[in-house]
Amino acid sequence: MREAEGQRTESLAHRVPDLAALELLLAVARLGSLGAAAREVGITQPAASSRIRSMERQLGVALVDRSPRGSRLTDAGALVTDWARRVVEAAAAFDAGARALRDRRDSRLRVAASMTIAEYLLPGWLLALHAERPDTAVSLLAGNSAKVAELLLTGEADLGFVEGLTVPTGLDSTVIARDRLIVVTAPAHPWARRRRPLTAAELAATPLILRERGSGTRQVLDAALGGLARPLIELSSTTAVKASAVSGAGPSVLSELAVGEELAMRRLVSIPVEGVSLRRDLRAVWPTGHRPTGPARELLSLTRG
Amino acid sequence: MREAEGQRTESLAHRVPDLAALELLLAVARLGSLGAAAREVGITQPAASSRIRSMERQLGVALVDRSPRGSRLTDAGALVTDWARRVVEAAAAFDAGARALRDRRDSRLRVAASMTIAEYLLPGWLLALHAERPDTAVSLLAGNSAKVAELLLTGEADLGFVEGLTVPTGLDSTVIARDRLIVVTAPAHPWARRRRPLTAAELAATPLILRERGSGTRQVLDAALGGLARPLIELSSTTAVKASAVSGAGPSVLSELAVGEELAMRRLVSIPVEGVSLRRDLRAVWPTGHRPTGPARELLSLTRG
DNA sequence: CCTCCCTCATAAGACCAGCTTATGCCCTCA
DNA sequence: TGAGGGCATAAGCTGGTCTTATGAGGGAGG
Repeated sequence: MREAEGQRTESLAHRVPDLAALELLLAVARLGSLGAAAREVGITQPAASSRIRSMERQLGVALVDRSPRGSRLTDAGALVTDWARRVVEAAAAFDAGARALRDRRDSRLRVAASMTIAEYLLPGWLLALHAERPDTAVSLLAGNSAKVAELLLTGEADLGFVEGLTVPTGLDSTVIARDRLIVVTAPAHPWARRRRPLTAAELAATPLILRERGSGTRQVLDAALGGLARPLIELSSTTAVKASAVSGAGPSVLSELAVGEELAMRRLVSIPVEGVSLRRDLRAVWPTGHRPTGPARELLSLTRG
Repeated sequence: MREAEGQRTESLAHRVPDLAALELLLAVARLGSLGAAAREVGITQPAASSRIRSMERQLGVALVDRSPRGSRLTDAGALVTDWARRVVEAAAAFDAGARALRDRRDSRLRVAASMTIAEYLLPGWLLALHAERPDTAVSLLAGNSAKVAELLLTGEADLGFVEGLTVPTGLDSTVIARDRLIVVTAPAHPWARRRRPLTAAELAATPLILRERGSGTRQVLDAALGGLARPLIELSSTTAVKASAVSGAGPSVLSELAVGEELAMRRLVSIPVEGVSLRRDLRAVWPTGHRPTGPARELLSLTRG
């Protein structure tokens, strides 16, 4: 446990301006004027002025140079704005996902996806789709491969995404991306200082932090090792596995999709392995013969570039 | 222009719960109880109950299953929580960065960094450092290579990070990472459908969206092409270049650090190039002879794993 | 079997942050 | 020199969110 919460003199929310303020800051950066930014986000100029000022007070940093002919970001302001942009983008992904969960029934496009794909890839696709076809309502149903297949075959979903080794019967598919499982440990783990790649035998012999049997990730790992992965702990969500690995409980094997952030922030390090293929295909699936059309086709094309 | 703002029936902030609510949700997920989560984030149980409930109303999705012996996330709730975690992590990075900008003077560790590094890598390092040494106050000064060198040589900074081709004189350095410049276009650009890599000659012959002359990125590109990159537009910030490329104005060459998000979300696609080396080293630097010690050494070790 | 403790929900009232409207000042440009 | 765009300040309202106080449901142990 013990995850994103690192430091907390007084929770994040008290130290980070709220989304509205961050969006306002982005608008100021883009438009070069408090008043214009205010108009864009739908508030009055004094409100914008006060909001930016209180943000500067909160952060203890001057963000914009005000002048009688407009406002420009200070150097620090430019940096803060770039960091703010990332928060806003994460929020936009959150929104796109949440929207799809809500729009349940009457949507033009009903998508069924495995958890990993729904979690890591779908929000981005939805944002891209929305950018091109703003009025396409999408609904999302998440489940394992079997559930995805069922939803497609009963006509409750139009397009599916799965990450297993096999394509459920009755479905056609196309590979949209490849995923790779990687061995990770906390930076303090001895493996992090190895000079030679891990061998398959070593990996198979070492107890690992794993998802429960039956998960897509576990299947691929078991297949690659010959059905032999030893669990140190079995947990029921990718998040729990990551948290456990980050806390140093032991090595784990996870999708590279799942640990991108942790690797970038060095909360985990990737351990090279030789002699095992830990790749797996991510596939879009649909009922045999019912080639995707309309919005489904549109979404599908976005997933491949 | 026209960037992260895609859809807006009513700005993001009205559709995405605020950070306090997202943190509360993460706490509920981790602890399995509204009351316990409330205690952790420092509010009362009824406040937590009401906050979660209004979040569910706002999103139109049931997030937790309440029972007399605790609360567990629903399936949708687990997904929402994972998306929320990303927002909170971005906010944590924002906070770590902003904190360093504020702590100006009396810090134990004063870091000077080039813009690209300060923007994309430093917040992560600061979070990692904070996790290991919670009471190390860090201050950040951002500028170009020359500025970083000056700050180090005048003793106003303890450790620097630069991304140029050369190391400023008077400084020792170590390579901490490699960065690669990549050619990107909007997905709709003809290059996105090429089957063969771009040649150096083609790249040199095509007008590109670029940073202004003198920027680190531009220097590397000019050097790789033999001083010949043709500008289609010249912009003064990486952000502006990205926005322009995303909007389809033309191809651009950018650090892979800068476009990770855009590639993942398929707002941009990477075009392979052959015959040019667009790699560059990211280096930590310090005054010749003054090998980093104490907190500086600590931070340095984090940047390499 | 009853009681205690844990869970969550509801109600009523206080508080504070942020908005709007109404001004005023500064600067630039025609 | 006046018009217009830029920003700041002040006063007042509103709404969301907190707290305290209380109730109701379920499991465990005496």
